Amino acid sequence: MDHGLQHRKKLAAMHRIQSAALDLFEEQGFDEVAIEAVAAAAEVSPRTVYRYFGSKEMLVIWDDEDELDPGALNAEFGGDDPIAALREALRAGFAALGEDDLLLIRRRVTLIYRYPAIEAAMILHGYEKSRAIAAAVGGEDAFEVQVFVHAFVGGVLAAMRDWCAAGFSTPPFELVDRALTLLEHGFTRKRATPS
Amino acid sequence: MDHGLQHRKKLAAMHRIQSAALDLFEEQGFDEVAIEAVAAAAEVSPRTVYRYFGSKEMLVIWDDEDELDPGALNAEFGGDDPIAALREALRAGFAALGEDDLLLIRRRVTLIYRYPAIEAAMILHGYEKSRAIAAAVGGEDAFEVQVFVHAFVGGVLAAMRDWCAAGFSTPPFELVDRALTLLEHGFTRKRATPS
DNA sequence: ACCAGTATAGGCAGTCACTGCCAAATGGCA
DNA sequence: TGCCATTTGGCAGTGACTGCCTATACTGGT
Repeated sequence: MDHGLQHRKKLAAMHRIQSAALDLFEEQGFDEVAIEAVAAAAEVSPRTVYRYFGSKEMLVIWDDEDELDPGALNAEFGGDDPIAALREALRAGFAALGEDDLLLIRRRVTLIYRYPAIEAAMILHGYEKSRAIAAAVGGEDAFEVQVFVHAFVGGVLAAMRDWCAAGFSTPPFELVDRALTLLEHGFTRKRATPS
Repeated sequence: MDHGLQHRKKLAAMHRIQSAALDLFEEQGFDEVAIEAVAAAAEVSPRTVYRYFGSKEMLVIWDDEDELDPGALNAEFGGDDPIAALREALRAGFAALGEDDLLLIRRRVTLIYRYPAIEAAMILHGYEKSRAIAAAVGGEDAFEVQVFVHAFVGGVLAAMRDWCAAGFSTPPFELVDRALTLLEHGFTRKRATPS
């Protein structure tokens, strides 16, 4: 959006702050680290940390890549098969991640599932974003769309939890894809065709 | 579980505290009411409020009916068609609610969706309970079960949100049932058969 | 009814997340 | 370089939440 010098400095500071925060949280635990310590480690004032992130949990949750744009969303998911579009968007999104990005995400996910307070904030964040997507896409059948996006967020959360619990051994897109397929086809057939 | 005098007094106090809290939150707003005010209105000490409820959000979320018992759950949902069992349990649960219970639930739901902080705590609570259920039921196909319960919580949340947004005009079981049916049969067919 | 022993409530003091408010500094621009 | 808009930092305050200790109320046996 904005590419002025101020904005770039702000983003750099946010990355520095987040990095310092993750280091400290991993070392000493989320509850044991005060914002003041994070601010000191990142060489900014505590007040600035709050201005940038708004809450302690956001230090872990924040991701600079997920700014969304309702117009583009409607173009992307407004077609005949929005689930296929969603799957494709997810595949592209995961494929675009470099090794560094993935490493950072793993650190964040680990912390998110270690501390329920962070998880709660994360879930709410996910729901708010998906409701925005649903509002941009959904027309008549609002109820179905709402149920789907909430269920999808739940599914992604379950997939992420599984990914983390299994030591990040499975490629993450594969898990999300399996979850999405379950939502797509329903949960009935599962019992009829055991492995 | 325990039916001693202490336990009954504690439950009575919890109901009194929750009732006072809902009154105050509705009148003045969740953020504007301090725990101290709730404690004063319910004639207990603030320390006791924390001991009973653990957090301010729990004053709204808490429901005395949802104590769960892993053994019974396994017996109930361990059969061939756990989704049908779940639907039947939901139907029975909603049918068992009296007019008073329903009124209380409406007040709580209204507050939950008015204040994101409460919603976040509620969602997390729902996930934790459903993971407990899933652990009690699920065997081999843990991933599918986990995805289902998370999606189901999301679906119920969407249904509750819809219920609240529509002024509680639809019977709640009907909405939950529709959400469950969507999960059961999948979201593909929706686009193929417009209303 | 009484008297241990035990569980529970209340009070106190402290920590820390988070928020306005105002002054200082810093980038944007003529 | 000098002016203006935005941003940062410090300060003080509020309130959620937590140990710790004492007082009180319940419980089970006599």
